[in-house]
Amino acid sequence: MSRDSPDTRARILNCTWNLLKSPDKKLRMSDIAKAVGISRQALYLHFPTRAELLIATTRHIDSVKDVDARLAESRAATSGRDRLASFIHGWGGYIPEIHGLSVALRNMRDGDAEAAAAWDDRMRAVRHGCDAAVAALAADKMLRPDLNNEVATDLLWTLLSVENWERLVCDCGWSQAEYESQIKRLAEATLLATDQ
Amino acid sequence: MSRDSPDTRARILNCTWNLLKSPDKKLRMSDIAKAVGISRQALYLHFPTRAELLIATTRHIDSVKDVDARLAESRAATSGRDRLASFIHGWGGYIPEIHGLSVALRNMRDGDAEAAAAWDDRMRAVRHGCDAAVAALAADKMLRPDLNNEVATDLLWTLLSVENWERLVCDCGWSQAEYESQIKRLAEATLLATDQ
DNA sequence: GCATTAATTGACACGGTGTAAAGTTGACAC
DNA sequence: GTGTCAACTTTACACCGTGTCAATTAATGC
Repeated sequence: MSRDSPDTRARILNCTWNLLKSPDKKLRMSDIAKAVGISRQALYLHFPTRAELLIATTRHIDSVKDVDARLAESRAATSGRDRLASFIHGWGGYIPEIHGLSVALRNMRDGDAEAAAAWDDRMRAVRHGCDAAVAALAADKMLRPDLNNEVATDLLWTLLSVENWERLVCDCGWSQAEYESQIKRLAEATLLATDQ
Repeated sequence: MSRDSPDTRARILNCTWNLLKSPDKKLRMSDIAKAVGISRQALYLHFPTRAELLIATTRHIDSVKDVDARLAESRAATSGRDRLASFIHGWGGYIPEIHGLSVALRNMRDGDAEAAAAWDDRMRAVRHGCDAAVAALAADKMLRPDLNNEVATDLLWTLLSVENWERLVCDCGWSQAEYESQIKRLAEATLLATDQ
């Protein structure tokens, strides 16, 4: 499709992504249009609403940054403990990429149910990753005996929230490496049986 | 001041609080006015902006629910460990009260710098509480040796965020008791030296 | 030459915040 | 009584950002 066409759609997605990664506070449709070099109305020729544009941008980032590859790495781990560490590294390292988007989508939760649902959906995918990591721990008999899989997944999912990353990295000024190592330690202290 | 006047200001604050505690999604000035039984414009006779009304509501809740008393309880604890537990219980039990407000203020972060600053200010107060609890642990030589006070405070503050409470209680369906006990366990596993 | 497609311009409706002005009501003073 | 002050009302409007619509232009393919 779109042989020689400049593929405006892709340009829009890339510009949106760029604008989102510089923490520029608010991002209006007109800001995006200006950055792309088209009229605000032309945006609506490609995306029906602002929410859909943002959601499409998340999918675009996913495909460019290849989340699946990151996930695959953690699935390849042999022990449950390695898998947990690998998952934390994979997802934790992905958060900075989608942080701007996370903020934008969260800010329109109230007022756009569709945007909220889309974001929740993505977070549910993360939760599935947490669930798999917890299951791997349980299979290795490494899960604390007083935690069932559900509760353990809830805890890991909470620990790995974008919001916690924002607090530690953006608000507290931690480096990404500090974030990952502390969260890993915290997750292990939280989930692993104490007999090591 | 306002001798026999029906103290509309207080009624506004109470109604706002009520509307906010029922998780009714969006809350417009007209909704509040209707609930109070006055015109939307009368709201502006008492509060210059929506942001200021919400901020005044937080202060109002603080004074009604007497946060200081809760804090005092944790300050009275003898050991650092007790102080930590008491602080978690005090603040964690307060979160449900201010949860609605938290959502409302967060949703206007982007677009109203004043509202954002006001909320950050309140969260910094919580951080001071975390700092004090961490200092008490350090005084008792109970703090993990590989954590300095700053990092430990960052971690505790993050753990005790309203967002984490929302995830576990609202999204995952935990009871308040489950939340408090798990967070307490997590905080101890995170901060306490391993020699018990 | 003609149709299609992408983009343009300009106008407008809607919802929510905030402002402004003129009118109502009731309590108090004296 | 008359006057005045304050709280509140009604009506109207400006501003902003989203989303819609219609008419137009420019480039491409056949």
